[in-house]
Amino acid sequence: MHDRVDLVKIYECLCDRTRLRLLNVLAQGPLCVCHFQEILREPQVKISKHLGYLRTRGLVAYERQGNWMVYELPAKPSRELRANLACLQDCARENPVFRRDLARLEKLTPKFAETSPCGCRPAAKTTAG
Amino acid sequence: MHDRVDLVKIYECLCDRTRLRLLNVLAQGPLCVCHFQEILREPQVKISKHLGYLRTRGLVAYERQGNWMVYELPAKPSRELRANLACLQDCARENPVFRRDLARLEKLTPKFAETSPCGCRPAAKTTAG
DNA sequence: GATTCATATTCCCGAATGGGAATATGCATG
DNA sequence: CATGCATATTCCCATTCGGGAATATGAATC
Repeated sequence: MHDRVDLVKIYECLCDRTRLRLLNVLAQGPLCVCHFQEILREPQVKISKHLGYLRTRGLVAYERQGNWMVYELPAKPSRELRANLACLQDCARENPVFRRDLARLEKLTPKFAETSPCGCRPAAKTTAG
Repeated sequence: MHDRVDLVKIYECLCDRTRLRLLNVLAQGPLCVCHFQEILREPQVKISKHLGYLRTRGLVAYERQGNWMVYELPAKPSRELRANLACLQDCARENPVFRRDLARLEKLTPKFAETSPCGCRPAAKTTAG
């Protein structure tokens, strides 16, 4: 089925600051690359590479929507992954960097709803009135 | 106080199989290097180096007892460390490698009590009758 | 103070990592 | 099919990593 992700692989994915930030933001819902760029304020290569890293190790799923690549957490994460993502969530709650990212996400969500036809944010359900 | 260990550092410590095994065993109580060697069945350099890695990053404490170096989990771990060690414990419960290590620990504990004067296992309280 | 035991450190190696510049891919639209 | 946009990949580089052989340290004991 969904490839077995063992513990060490999970921790390898978690031991980079950028990847932690990506996962933290992803916990709020699917998002596409350009939005990550805006939220983390990191260059495209960096975002894309780290998402690739997570992708090849099964920590994120992705789906193409036209030009956009929409990333999301796996639908059926392993027990280990679920536990560790929950733990990360817990730890991130008090961390200024993670909180800032989430604040930016919140702030940018309406803008994303307008500019991106990919519907990668739930709020993007506005039928472009 | 106890140096601030940030999340990434913790995950860097957790992303190696040997170090995970060390921490898993350590969760049962303090232990010295030679015992780790027997339990993990890995060469001395490997054990010592990985313990050093954990030590310099504040994930384990240690105390010299004669010739023996007794390692243990930090007395006052940070919130993040506590959360992640708990998560590791949870994940390790179903993992054959970790279980095997704990089984060996259990089995070897009486022997340790005889052979090591370092008292690094609680069971070593035998007053050498 | 020489020896022994437990442990740590130093070299050396091949492999992986993270980062950025440049380039390639793939979809959409004119 | 040329162009533009969003994203991925390829090189290249400096750094770190994990492993093992050999050596060093430091405490205990003779």
